[in-house]
Amino acid sequence: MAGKREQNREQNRLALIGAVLDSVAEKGISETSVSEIIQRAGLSRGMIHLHFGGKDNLVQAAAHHSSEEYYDGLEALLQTAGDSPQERIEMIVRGDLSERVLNQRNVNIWYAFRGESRNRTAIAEHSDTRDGRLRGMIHNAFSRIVREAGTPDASGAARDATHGTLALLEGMWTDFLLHPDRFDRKEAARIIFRFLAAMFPAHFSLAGAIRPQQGQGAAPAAPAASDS
Amino acid sequence: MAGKREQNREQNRLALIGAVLDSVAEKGISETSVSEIIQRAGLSRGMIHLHFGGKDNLVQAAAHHSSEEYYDGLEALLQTAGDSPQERIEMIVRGDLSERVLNQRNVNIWYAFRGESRNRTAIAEHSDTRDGRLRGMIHNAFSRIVREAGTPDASGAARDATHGTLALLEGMWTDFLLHPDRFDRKEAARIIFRFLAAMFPAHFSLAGAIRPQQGQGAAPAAPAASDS
DNA sequence: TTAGAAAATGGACAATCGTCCATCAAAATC
DNA sequence: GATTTTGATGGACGATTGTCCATTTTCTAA
Repeated sequence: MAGKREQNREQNRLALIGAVLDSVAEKGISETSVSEIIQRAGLSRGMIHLHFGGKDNLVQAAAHHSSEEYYDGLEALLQTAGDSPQERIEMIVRGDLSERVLNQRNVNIWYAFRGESRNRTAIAEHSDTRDGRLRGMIHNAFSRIVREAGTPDASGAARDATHGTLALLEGMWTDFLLHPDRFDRKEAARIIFRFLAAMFPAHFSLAGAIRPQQGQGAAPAAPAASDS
Repeated sequence: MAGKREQNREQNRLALIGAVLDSVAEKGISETSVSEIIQRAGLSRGMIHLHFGGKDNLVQAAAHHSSEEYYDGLEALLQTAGDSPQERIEMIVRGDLSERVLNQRNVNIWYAFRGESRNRTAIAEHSDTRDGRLRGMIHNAFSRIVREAGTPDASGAARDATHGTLALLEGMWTDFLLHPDRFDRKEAARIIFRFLAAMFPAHFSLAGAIRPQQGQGAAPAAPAASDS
């Protein structure tokens, strides 16, 4: 077992990272000073230098941690999904729009880091990483759909669907950032599935319900109030 | 005539705003200090307090200026477009993705301010304003399209199309922010028009060309290399 | 129980931040 | 040309920034 010593050490490391994320979410990056961080963490001034070698490294570690958390959550969600590509995509979309992932805190953190990513190279990388992994997951699913459907321009269609879905999700996050009060998760999901249903009518319907083996295009406009 | 006095005054005001935007685009908000600003503007330290009463007000004015510039550009573009709603929407989409609007500098500025908008109330407002005006323009056009087409759920379709188009544009901007090198304007436009063609096959085609009075769905995949 | 090692503390430190004002320069008015 | 008015200057100022280290505290191993 890890000694009490190392255990405390790790605990303090995480306390610092958590303090940074809390501060960034509440006050923004520009007001996240060393004083603010150590006050939130309830630790002494020297801890930052001791554990991370400097504030910049700590902020970078916090960005990385936040990114991992986001992605791990999405992956966990994916494992509860079925094997069909439709199910996987629907799970990603709904997961990315769920309250657990898309909430005030995460959005604030995400956009704060994005805004600074121009300079801090390391922070930009964490955005890239997330982006890359997520893109891969979605693209895999669409590739399977396209292959099954025998679409003419297969690779192009899968790429466009991936690109479009990601762009729509990004746009919805921005929407949430700017209008957290009037944001409507169901509406956001509906619009994305409208896009997917238009591209793959045999696999998605407007209501967002999966239609595994049928080929109809039209669907009732009334959404079933089944999820949060 | 404005006296030489007032003329210089205004010129210096703009120089300060320009210096802020340059610095934000190049170095980011956190490195945009008073010293940095006055050095870029080639003016003296006291000017910021004299003209704006403080750094925060200057930054806010710069954000406002940038927003106005963006929007005026888009409006000017719109006036060169025809009256048909399809033309107006296509103009907005292509304009928003054009090099004049969507470029490294503007993206950096835009996302830097977004990242800090959580705290600086005034900066958040400028995002809201832009968003509101743009949304209104797009929604008007889609409302007309929906009315002409006699779509069943008219208001819902127009709202969804507006929301989806805006979200896609936002997503494309994010894409550009994260991957300025491999970003492809034509691909971005194609995906958005794919979405629009799916929703309104009588008004938009996949290639992005407007089809004013026809009702066909399929279109050649080869895009005409006509715009930047 | 003691000696050693490692972690944590908190203040000193130089550097930089944004604000403000006494002073100066120049345009406008008489 | 003399005087008033106003924009512009740049350094002084206190506050705050992040870094770092001498010291203390705490856990571990002998």
